This record gives sequence, C-alpha cells and structure tokens, in this order.
Amino acid sequence: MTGSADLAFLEGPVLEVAPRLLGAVVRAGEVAVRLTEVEAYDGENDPGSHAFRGPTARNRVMFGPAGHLYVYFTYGMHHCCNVVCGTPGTASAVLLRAGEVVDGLEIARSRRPGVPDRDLARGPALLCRTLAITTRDDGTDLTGGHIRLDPAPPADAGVQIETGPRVGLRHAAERPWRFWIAGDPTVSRYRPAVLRDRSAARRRGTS
DNA sequence: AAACAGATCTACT
DNA sequence: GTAGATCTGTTTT
Repeated sequence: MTGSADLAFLEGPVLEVAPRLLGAVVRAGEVAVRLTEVEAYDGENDPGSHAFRGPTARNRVMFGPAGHLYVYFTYGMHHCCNVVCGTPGTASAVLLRAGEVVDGLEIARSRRPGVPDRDLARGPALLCRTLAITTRDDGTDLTGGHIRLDPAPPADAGVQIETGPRVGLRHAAERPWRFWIAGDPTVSRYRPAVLRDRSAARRRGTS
C-alpha cells in the first residue's frame, strides 16, 4: 500500500490499458474507489477526444507521460477525470466513469448526503465529487502523491468484462470503447449516446 | 471581448 | 423514460 505503484502498464495502447484499469483503486486522501467502469479515448485519432484537434491549454496534460491525471470541467458544474496513458506525444487517456467506494466511506457519504452507498461514485462527475477531485488536481502524478492509483489486484485479473458504446458523445459515439465489470451494481446506467442534433438531420432531409 | 460547447445529472411524468 | 437546467472554462475573433 505504501511506496510507489507500478504504473508501467499505462504506457500501452489505450484499448489495452482501459480494461486493465477495471479493479484498480484510486485513492484521494482518505477516500478510495475501486474502478468498475471506464472509457477509452484515443487522442488525435479519436473524434470523441478533447485532444482530437491537437494540444491546447486545457488538454496539454494528455500529451504528457502516462500515469498523470487529466481533469476537466464541464456543464458549468461537473468535474471528470482521466488517467493519461500511452507514450508522451500521444494523447490517449481513460475516463474514470464509475466505481465502488472501498475506503473512507464516512467521508464519502458526508460529501453526498442521503445517497445510497452504491451511487456514491456512479457516474464520472459523481466519482470526482466523492473523491473531491477538481481541476486543481489536473496533471497530478498518480504514482504516490495525495492522489494515487494502484493496479487491480490479481483477484480481479479474471473478472468478466463487458464493452459497449461510450456515453454522451457527439462524435464517434459508435466506437465500443466503454468497459465495465459485468453485473457490478455501481456501473452507471445512463442512456447510450443519442443523436441530439435534430436540426442538422432535418436540414439534410429536405434535399 | 464575445461566443461557444459540453466524455452530466437530477427531476419530473 | 425523457426533457431540460446549468454556467464555467475554453477557444476564437
């Protein structure tokens, strides 16, 4: 539990890294979450990635080395966090979508009063809220600081994994790059990505 | 300086 | 099951 975690596996291709993060534990201070649901984002090759159009002030962390945290803010009120993977220069990352609180339960509950335990980190913004992760933590090294990541224990190596489309994307929504632990109750159950842009479809339809 | 876009969540029927 | 609130940070001019 002490010392630095071995995060070398994060340097691989994002589609291999993402499923291996299931069962891994993210610890932020007193609260720890075991990951049950993640999504892969393949940087400049992926229209769904924030890095698709190249480096900017916001996404620069993703272009750096693996094992750091990329945190972004969206919808005016939500934080979401990713684990950067791949080699420097590539901008692949894995969105942490959901997990199970495995330590610091009292503190986690106090951050989300009245919520059932299984829902404490059920969804990417909720996971960040339960771990108190904000854009202040953007770029954090995960090998052993105030926020750290520990690989899935051997017991999780054989868990059954399911895949499906990523949630909520406008582009590349069809890629089945969402991974979750089969049957786990903490996996978010939001609707799959849907087409929102009816006006564009209508414009095209009147040809 | 201004416009845009959003990898969500909650509430409501 | 679905509609809509929400409003900041980022990007572009």
